Amino acid sequence: MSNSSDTKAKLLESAGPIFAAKGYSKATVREICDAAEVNLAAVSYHFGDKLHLYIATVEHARHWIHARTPDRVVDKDLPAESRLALMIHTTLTRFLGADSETWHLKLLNREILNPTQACEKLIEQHFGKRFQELMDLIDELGGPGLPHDELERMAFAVMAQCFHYVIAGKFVGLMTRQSGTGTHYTVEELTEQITRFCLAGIIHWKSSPFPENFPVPPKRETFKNTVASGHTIRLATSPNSVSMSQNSEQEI
Amino acid sequence: MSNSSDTKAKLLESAGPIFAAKGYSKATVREICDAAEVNLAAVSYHFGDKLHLYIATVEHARHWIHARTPDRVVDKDLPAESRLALMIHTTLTRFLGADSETWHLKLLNREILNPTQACEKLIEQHFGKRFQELMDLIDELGGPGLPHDELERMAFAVMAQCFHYVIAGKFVGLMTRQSGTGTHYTVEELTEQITRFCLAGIIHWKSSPFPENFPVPPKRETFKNTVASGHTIRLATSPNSVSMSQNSEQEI
DNA sequence: ATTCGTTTCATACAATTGTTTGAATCCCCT
DNA sequence: AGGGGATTCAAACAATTGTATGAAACGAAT
Repeated sequence: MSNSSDTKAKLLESAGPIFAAKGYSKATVREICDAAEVNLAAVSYHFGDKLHLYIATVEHARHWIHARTPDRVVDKDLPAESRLALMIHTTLTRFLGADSETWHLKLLNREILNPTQACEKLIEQHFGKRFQELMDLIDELGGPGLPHDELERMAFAVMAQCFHYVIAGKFVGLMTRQSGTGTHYTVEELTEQITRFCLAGIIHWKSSPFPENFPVPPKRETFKNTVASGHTIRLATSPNSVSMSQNSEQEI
Repeated sequence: MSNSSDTKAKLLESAGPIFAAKGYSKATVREICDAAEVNLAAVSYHFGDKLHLYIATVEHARHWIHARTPDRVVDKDLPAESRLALMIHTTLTRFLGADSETWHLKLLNREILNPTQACEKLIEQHFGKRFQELMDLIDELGGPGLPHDELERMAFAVMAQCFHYVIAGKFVGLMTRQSGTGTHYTVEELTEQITRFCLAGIIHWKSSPFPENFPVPPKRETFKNTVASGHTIRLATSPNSVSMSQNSEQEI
């Protein structure tokens, strides 16, 4: 039993970067075992099968990140503008900074784009709390008395801009290739850009009118089967659990 | 030769939804040929191999979308605010509306998240043009005389908010599950929200200051190997072509 | 030292997948 | 009608992958 947890740990450490780099499907048990320098059958023996090795790896990454970047306590005496900037900077740093090159963050990014059971725990334990802080901050800046749904969508507006460069990073790179502005996308420049843009948006939100004479485009034939008040987009696939079934639409 | 283009078309039509639903790797030529009711060898015969069938399928989807939703000519007499609203509404409709359920759009979404050679053509022929229109509009609203890089990043701010609900849709769904605000994410509500938020951000951009006393977080140990002026994020993996090599980090 | 449960190992198995092959079939042209 | 290139077909091949198997090695307790 002395060596048992050793190979288990070696497997977790070796599986992490491979899963992060190639995703679940394209990562093979053989290369993981080769990297860990353990026998092929070790996965079956210690984790049952490949899937449970993956779940254990995500859990392992989550623990690493939480231990490494503990939730920063923002000074309540700072002006709200600075606290927003700090929050944006922290998020950008986490997802685009040097740590983003570690497999732990890459695995997390994968989970955000393509959530599995592990992501639900992540939201409960981390994202949910920070999202609430962000909403409180927006209410303080642009409120008071903003409706909950407007608050929520404004919080997503902030997050969207931060995540965009992570999620669609390759696309952004292709778009800016010929304009030669690629060097303007540092964490610092993006922090300033997003902070100023969002501050203006939040502070002047109440006085920002929706254009009156907005010309609604003609509804096309495919729209006849939408809900009367508009087409409600489907956000989550499953009510209480994003399964990892084999007929999932996404890569897993 | 009469039936040749027939099976070719059947293959393209059948490969589309399968590639869109499962991605390149998890789609098998067998199920594509079964769906198309053609022989297994037809892929090799007509397209060479699976990869070139995929590329042809993406091209096919692009043509379908272009034919179906031609670039709307925005009335130059409309106020700029309305034109922005129109642009946002069009984008949201395309990506979240009823058409988003078609495999053509799903395949396009896949290409944005995970660009291949086909995506480069897409940018040259479509996205690049619309992005320039958006930048002109922002310059008209918030300018004149805004630097190119600020303009570009503001255009990404608009796009980021539109794409966010497509790209991280599952994540948004999980985040809003217990707050019960899921019904507030219709195309119309999002159009109004994003338009008002971005209008405020653009118009008040110049007068929106970056907080002076922004407390720079202490640099952690991993930061010692970053560039002096900050960590420039890597946006595109390859300088001139996002290859589909087997050691690509992403699914394909 | 022997024993016995635990762990590791080389190997094999079964299933899947992309691709190839060579014969059979179809269809146009003379 | 028939020759000949184009196309389709069933079958097989070769490679990969997740998992199972039974023997061997190990280690601690007796």
